Amino acid sequence: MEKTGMNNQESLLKLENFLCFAIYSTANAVTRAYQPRLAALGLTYPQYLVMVVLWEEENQTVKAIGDKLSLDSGTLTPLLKRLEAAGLITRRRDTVDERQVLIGLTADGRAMRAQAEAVPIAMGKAFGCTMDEAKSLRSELIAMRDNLVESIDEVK
Amino acid sequence: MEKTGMNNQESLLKLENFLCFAIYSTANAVTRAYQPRLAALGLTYPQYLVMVVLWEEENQTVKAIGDKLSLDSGTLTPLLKRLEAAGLITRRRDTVDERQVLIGLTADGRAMRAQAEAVPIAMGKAFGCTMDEAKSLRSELIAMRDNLVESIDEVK
DNA sequence: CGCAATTAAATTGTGTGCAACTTAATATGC
DNA sequence: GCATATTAAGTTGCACACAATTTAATTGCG
Repeated sequence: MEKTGMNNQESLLKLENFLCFAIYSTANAVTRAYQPRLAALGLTYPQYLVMVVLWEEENQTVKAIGDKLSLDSGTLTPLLKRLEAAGLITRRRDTVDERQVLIGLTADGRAMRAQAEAVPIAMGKAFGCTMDEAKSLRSELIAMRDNLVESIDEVK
Repeated sequence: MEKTGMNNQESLLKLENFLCFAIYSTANAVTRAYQPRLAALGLTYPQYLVMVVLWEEENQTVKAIGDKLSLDSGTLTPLLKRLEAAGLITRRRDTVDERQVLIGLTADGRAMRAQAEAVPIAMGKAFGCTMDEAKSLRSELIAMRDNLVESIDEVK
């Protein structure tokens, strides 16, 4: 006689076996952990990432920022408007290619960088792992992310 | 003469060195990758997680579901109302402790489990890693998540 | 017992993410 | 050269996340 097939021990449908859930819940925890450390700067975590991208290189297009962060204009446009309203960035149309909007830093935005240096240091302790562990985990995650992104194109 | 201190090569403020960003962007990719595979079920990724929790055990409180998924009532209440509107779950006050709301499955919600079995199989391929890699990555992430959660309490 | 503290959900408000679509500008092929 | 395709931002609508607050019920403690 066959078993029902339901509630069998080896089921793939168990939350504790889900790699996806480990990623999902860790990402939520990352955002929550950054929040009190970013409060002094008045930034949200995604806003902080945009600022990091701009501290590396000023005057990038929305598209370029989106490629680096894997975010589209639907997410970035309102976020950038908030950073502009906060007086941290500038937005101006590219005169050569008027489809593009160039994002620059204000003096305040540039000055914030010094304060922001403390954030990764504080967060490094919070993660509670060695530099080497962080490095290998990062590269494993990125490889997996690229696999996932590739698989999306295949399904569609 | 001292250098400006800006743009130095060893800066901790570089996106490509961020473990947090690897987690963040992988989590976003996870949600996007699940979406086409969950479309047949009419579920979002967080809704799917709630259904997984309920397939493991029916009649759990909102609190119990929230503990398992690290989500609060602010997220769960509207999500559960949508699952109820979709005819997949039931919501009723606990008669013993009227503060609590017990979440159960409807026949449709229970029946969906069989279809859902295909999802982890399809996603396993999308992740593109071995079972062992997935296991070790999962435990590393969960350890890190717990470290992060602990650190939040310390900061506050 | 009686009342302050705690707990569970729900509510409110803000800020993402992202699909789908629109608008405007540039690139491309014939 | 010019119609068509492509591209970049922006817009709209929906569904999370989560902080902060509210409401109602239960616990705990003197």
